[in-house]
Amino acid sequence: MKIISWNINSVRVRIEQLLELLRQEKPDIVCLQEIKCESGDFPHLDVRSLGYYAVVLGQKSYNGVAILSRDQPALVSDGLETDIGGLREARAISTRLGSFDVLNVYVPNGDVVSSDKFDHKLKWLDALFESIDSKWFDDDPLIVCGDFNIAPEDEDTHDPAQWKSSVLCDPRVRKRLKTLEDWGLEDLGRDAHEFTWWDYRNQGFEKDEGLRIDLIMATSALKCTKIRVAREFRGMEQPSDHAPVIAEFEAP
Amino acid sequence: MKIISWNINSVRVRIEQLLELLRQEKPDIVCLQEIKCESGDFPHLDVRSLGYYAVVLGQKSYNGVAILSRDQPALVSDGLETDIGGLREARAISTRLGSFDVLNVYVPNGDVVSSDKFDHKLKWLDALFESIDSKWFDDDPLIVCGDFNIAPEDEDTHDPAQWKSSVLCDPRVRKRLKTLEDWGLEDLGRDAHEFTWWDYRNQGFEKDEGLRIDLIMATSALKCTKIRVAREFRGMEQPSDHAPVIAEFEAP
DNA sequence: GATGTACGAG
DNA sequence: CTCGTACATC
Repeated sequence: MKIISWNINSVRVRIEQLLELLRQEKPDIVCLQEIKCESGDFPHLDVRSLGYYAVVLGQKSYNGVAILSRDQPALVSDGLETDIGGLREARAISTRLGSFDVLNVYVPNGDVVSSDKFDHKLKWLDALFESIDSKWFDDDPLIVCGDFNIAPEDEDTHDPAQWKSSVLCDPRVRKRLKTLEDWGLEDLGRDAHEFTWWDYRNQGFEKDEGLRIDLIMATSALKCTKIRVAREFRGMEQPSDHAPVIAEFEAP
Repeated sequence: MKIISWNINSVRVRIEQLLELLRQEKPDIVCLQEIKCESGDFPHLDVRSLGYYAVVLGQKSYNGVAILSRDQPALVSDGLETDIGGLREARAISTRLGSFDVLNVYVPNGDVVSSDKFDHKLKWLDALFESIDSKWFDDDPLIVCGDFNIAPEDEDTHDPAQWKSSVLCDPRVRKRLKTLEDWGLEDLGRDAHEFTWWDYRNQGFEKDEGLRIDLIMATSALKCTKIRVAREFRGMEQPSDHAPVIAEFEAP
């Protein structure tokens, strides 16, 4: 079973790259973040033509998440089912696919430390944990993936000193990720430390000034056999600033 | 000697198509309209890499004209050298190239008849005639080309009834074009009546609902051997709404 | 419909 | 730097 997580940064701009990813990798599941369109504008027909169903939670300008799957999905939840700090953004969606569940998240970036947006990020991560803890047991087969906007360790940045005080490396967000790990979700890319995001500015990709902030996590009921980053998608014409992360599991 | 006139509708968006045109046609001269950038933002290096010099008169958002040439050009004039109706827009540029002169124009569209913009169009055409009449004799070798925003005759529209009262077919603008012809400039495409522009809307190109508004005119000192419209550029991905017009002349 | 502007977001 | 928004021009 192959699953991909990708912050596509506008599904309408990058639909051709998405179709190429589906044709090349033939994944069973694809979790997309930042589709940046309303649910009704999702290109269902394009992905359907390659055999994929899609459950979509979109909104007008920003955010927006979707899960594509070969198997017909059962919608479990459209997000965290609650307002967080007065906002109800399209940042989480989960489905049941056969014997396991997939939760796809787009964690708020948080702008800068000690901003309202950073407070919102912390609250959102708290709500994420509460939602997971209330819906699943740690021995359930569960995959949680997406753009976490958290670099779990210093090794997940090209320059820890430069990123030290950023919202992506702040100890409070790292601690909340640790809470998910302690609960029973393993960060499957933690040892490889492969970057998944490179800033559009300053030739970030060309200089390999990247971060690992897109994660695939899973409970121990699921056995991961392989995980890698499809860097080539970051090097294409008109790329997303994120590369897809691809994990394979033993048939559950 | 081969010369091309093309309303490129943003030279930065369509730089690859321009380079393709240069490689395919190997013209001696290319007159561009609606480059839509300031002079300093013109992609000089790209055209230089294919052996072309460029004289450019640009402005911030709209308009902007340029002349590319294999031979190093002598700048004759940056436009009509005068304000017209209080405006000084980047709509005309001329150069001397060896033994003849080239004047490249982007005539105002005029919005609708009996609008301020239409008055401006008429004034601009008057100023164009005055400028030509004051600078050249009718036996000088001179090419005047560009987007005239005038369909000279009913045969130059796909549906004369539909276009009858448009600013592109108004008798007052046609009369001013006639004044240029009477002065000594021959509209070289007048007999072929090939369309050069198709609206982006309503599948204008697919239905061949076009107009001939891009003209190459020349004095009788220059002998035209061929003129055609490179329609294929209108059928490409992300096309300009205008196709290039290509004329060939006996070596002067 | 396809450009440009300016802005807010990342 | 590259998305989205909304608006103006053709």
